[in-house]
Formats: sequence, C-alpha cells, structure tokens
Amino acid sequence: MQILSAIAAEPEESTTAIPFMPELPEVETIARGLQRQVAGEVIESVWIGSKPEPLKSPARLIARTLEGARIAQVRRAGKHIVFDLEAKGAAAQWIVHLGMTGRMLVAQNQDEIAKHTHAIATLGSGRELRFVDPRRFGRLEVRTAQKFEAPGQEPLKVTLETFAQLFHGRKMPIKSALLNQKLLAGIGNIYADESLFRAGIRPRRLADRVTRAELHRLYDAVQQVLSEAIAAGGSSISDYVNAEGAEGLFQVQHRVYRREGEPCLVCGSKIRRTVIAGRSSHWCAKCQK
DNA sequence: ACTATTTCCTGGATGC
DNA sequence: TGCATCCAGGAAATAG
Repeated sequence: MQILSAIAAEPEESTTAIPFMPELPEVETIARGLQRQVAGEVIESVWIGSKPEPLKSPARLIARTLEGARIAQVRRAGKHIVFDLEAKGAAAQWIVHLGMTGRMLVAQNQDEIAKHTHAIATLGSGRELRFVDPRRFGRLEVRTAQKFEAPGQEPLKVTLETFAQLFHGRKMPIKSALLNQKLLAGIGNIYADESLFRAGIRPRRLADRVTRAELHRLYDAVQQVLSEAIAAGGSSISDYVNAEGAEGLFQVQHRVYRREGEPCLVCGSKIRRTVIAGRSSHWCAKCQK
C-alpha cells in the first residue's frame, strides 16, 4: 500500500510509453476476451497474406483446418492463445503466439485493414479475427494430432515442489531459467525481473545456488506478480480486443522493469540494469542478494 | 546433455 | 531536416 502511494506521488517523468509485451497475464487477458467474443463462432473463410508469413504451419494447411471449423473454446497455454476447434467431428487447434508486437483483433468487416495484417479469419457473424504483427515475431500454427499444451509448467498451477525441482542442477542465471519456456511457460522479461525483485534474488545468481527458502519466496512472488497483472488486465479486456492499441490493458506499475537509475520503491537505491543472456535485467543491489 | 550466443524483424528514440 | 545507428525481446537456430 505504501508502495502504491509512492507511485502516485511520483511525478510522471519521461512518459515513454512502455511498449505492450504479451507475457502470461496479457495473453490470459486476451484469451479471455476472445473466449467471450468469438467462442461458438464458425470460421467461414481465411485469408493469409503473401510475403514472408509468420507461420509455423503451411498457409494451406492453416486455411484448410480453420475453414468451416467451429471455435469451441479460446484459452491460454503459456504465452500461446489456443483456439480449440471442432471440424467435422474432429478436434483441432489454432495456436497463436503474439511474439512481441502481435495482436489478435476482433474487427467488423468494414473496418480498415491495419498495416502489417498477416491473416484474417471471417466469422459466421460477419466479424473478423485479424492477426496483426509489425515485427513478425508472432507465429500462427495449427495442430490436429494431439491437444496442444505448452511445454513448460504453468506458473499458476505448478506446485512448490515441482517449481523448486525445475531449478535443481541448472548452471544458468536464475533469470535465464525463469525465461526458459521449457521450464516455466509464460514468464517473459518483465515478470522475470519483477518476480526476482519481490523475492529479493539477484538475476545473475545461478539457479542451482538459490536456496530452498529463496525459491519459496520466488514461487510466491511469481504467482503474486502474475495474479495481480491478470487482475489489472481483466478490467479492460474488451477494450483491448476491439481497439487498435493495447493502452489500458496492463496498468500495473513495474517496480524495477525499465526503471534504471530511478529510486527503488522500497529502499531508494538506484535501480540497476545489466544484460543477462542478451536481455535487459533490472534490479536493486540493496534489496536483492 | 547443457548452456551461451546469434538471428530474425520493425518502429521509435537518439545522435550527429 | 534527414539519415544512420541503436534498442526492444521470444524463441528457433547455431555454436561451443
């Protein structure tokens, strides 16, 4: 609570809008919004742009799988949006990864086509699902064989026991381990930094050397951070799905992420930034050991 | 078997 | 004003 008031008192300097990054809470929010908006719809037709497409499955296969299929459910798995489909009695999945800049928008057919629109699925209602991704880090994929699940553990479902085991014997920085999707599915750079800050663990510490007590704190921190972000995003789901931008989707104040040089909200020390495994890592030297 | 590094991609910010 | 350069980062590919 004292932290919140500190934030409120902070004069808003250099309002460089923090770019929207779809990690677990954002994808969860988006998937819930899509579930509300398009579950039950039938995909009538599919358009996939030419050029180098951000696809993991051949364009033809995607189109053939989606066309005529009914969207039974939309859910999140790791950082993936999963459309569970029913097509002629057979199950299939349309899996969407947003990368850094990807968006899956629900649009009216008369709406202007945004730049960098790579795929459009026209629904029975006449509305359209549009995949837009300027940076092309996103990926579209379909699966028919097996039900898609993210490779790593779901951070909000994993037990403390299993969580702790993930890091055993890992000779990599704890930050890198948190980002490894094969271990935990859904944590990206923002929530890795925020979780480590709350747990009081420096990002460079080797995963193997983090004590059991610290792992317990980290486990709690990860769940707290993700839950709070989901709760914050939940209030503006429909805005996001319908709107062009992601403004207002995620308003949770970061305590360290992108706050290099600014005072730690707990102790006042300057937040530091170092590069770990090619990723910016933000931390407080006094609060994190 | 692991871990570390490079690559992809574009827009926005920064520098000269 | 304009152009070059850097940076953001998830995950696959490549290297060690």
